Amino acid sequence: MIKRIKGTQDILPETSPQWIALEELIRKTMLVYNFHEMRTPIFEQTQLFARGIGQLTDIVSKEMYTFLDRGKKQLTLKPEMTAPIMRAYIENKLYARAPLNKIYYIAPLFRQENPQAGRLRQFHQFGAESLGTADPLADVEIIDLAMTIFSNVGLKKIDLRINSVGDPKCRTPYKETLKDYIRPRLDQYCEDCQRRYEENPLRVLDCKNDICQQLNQNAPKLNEHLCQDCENHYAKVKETLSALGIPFTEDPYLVRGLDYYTRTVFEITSEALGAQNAICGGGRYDLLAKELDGPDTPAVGFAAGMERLLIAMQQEGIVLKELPRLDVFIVALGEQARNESPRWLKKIRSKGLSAEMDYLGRSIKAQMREANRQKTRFVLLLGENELNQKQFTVKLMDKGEQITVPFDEVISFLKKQIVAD
RNA sequence: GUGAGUGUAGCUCAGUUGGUUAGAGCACCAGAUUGUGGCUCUGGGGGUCGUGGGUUCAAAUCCCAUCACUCACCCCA
Repeated sequence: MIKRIKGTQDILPETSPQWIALEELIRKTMLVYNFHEMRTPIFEQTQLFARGIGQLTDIVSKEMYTFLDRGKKQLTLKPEMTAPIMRAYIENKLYARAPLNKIYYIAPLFRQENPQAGRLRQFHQFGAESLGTADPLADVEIIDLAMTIFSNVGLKKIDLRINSVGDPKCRTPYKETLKDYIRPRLDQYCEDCQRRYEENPLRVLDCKNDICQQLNQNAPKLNEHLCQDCENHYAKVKETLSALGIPFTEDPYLVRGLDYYTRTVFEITSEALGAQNAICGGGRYDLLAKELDGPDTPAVGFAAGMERLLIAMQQEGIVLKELPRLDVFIVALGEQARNESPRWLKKIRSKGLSAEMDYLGRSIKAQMREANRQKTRFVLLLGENELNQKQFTVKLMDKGEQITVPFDEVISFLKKQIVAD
């Protein structure tokens, strides 16, 4: 048997309505905030991610699905959406059409990690990006948008954590200060932290290891070493969040994995999830546009995981949409009635009502069972008597009642009944 | 890449110290009701016990290997 690829999922008809409803809710909220959709190709030149996300990140160094096409071009299935959005923004010169572009997306992404709860190799993210503004109010709008979507969905058990990672001007000297602090006791830190010390010293700060946390007690904090501009920016973000009544906690150890982040970073977690409890992450990335050979463009955005969101929703018992009911099932008895059925199906369907018949040659009893299984509202019974008298026997499945309706009145009867529901 | 756990019917799971034809619930099909669903009752179909090897008179059960899945580390949505 050929099986699906590890870390991928089939979304079956029974769960698809939940996806559709969630996507509709996202699109609706995005439009209310005046963000507009962008779709980009599923694959890109590998170079885009290598330069945009950073060579040293886990994503680029070991998680990308990269391959050569027939022309020996190196391609990669996109592992995140910010770099492709920025590439499209630059390539299509959107900056020349409007000073500020507010973009959203819903897209499948690919990372070759070992799967676990809330982590897949093909997964879906939705997100938003404000391209062209350095205003801290834009940071807040992005955070507010993300929180509003989760709130519209009905999620309750979520937490917002924020921090500022500064910019190169203050971050670079801070890294040295931090390394100066760690260096004398480096050998006491865990193996991972000893590696992090070289690759990304900021990561040492959010290590979960108890010993490392002890050692970090008196470590210098980045938000105490911000330059004046970054400090002002961060203060404005916090002040505005408070003004909007958005609850948040400051987490001086919050670090983002991707190189392009500057200043504001944030993460939204759900307690309803397992170890992978982040449903949303984002922040400001003022350096990315230039890194990708575009004009200097300040930007801020977020990305949220659809699967994780759906797990959290399920844990909180949130159901956005049930399987739609079937309006009409035609139960046909005998050859002639069977042959008449497709015409009636077409007529009913043309009025926008969902309709079905039996294609398995089943008995009336089995056909009724099938209609019941599909939670049908109305069964149209068509047998010899009905054909002779030019009328349907209509069974109202919810009430269990049965009435006869002449052929030429049946459409208006059904429409009236279904509107009445 | 590393570690742990789990693989028995479509699904959820029983299966006693190895011992006859491997079970239950749900689902599916049929009958009770020869033109009628849901409830009830009766019956039915469906399993190379993940796979390969070994121990044994005898293996779902014990041993080894292998594969798959799950969770966790790392990292992240």
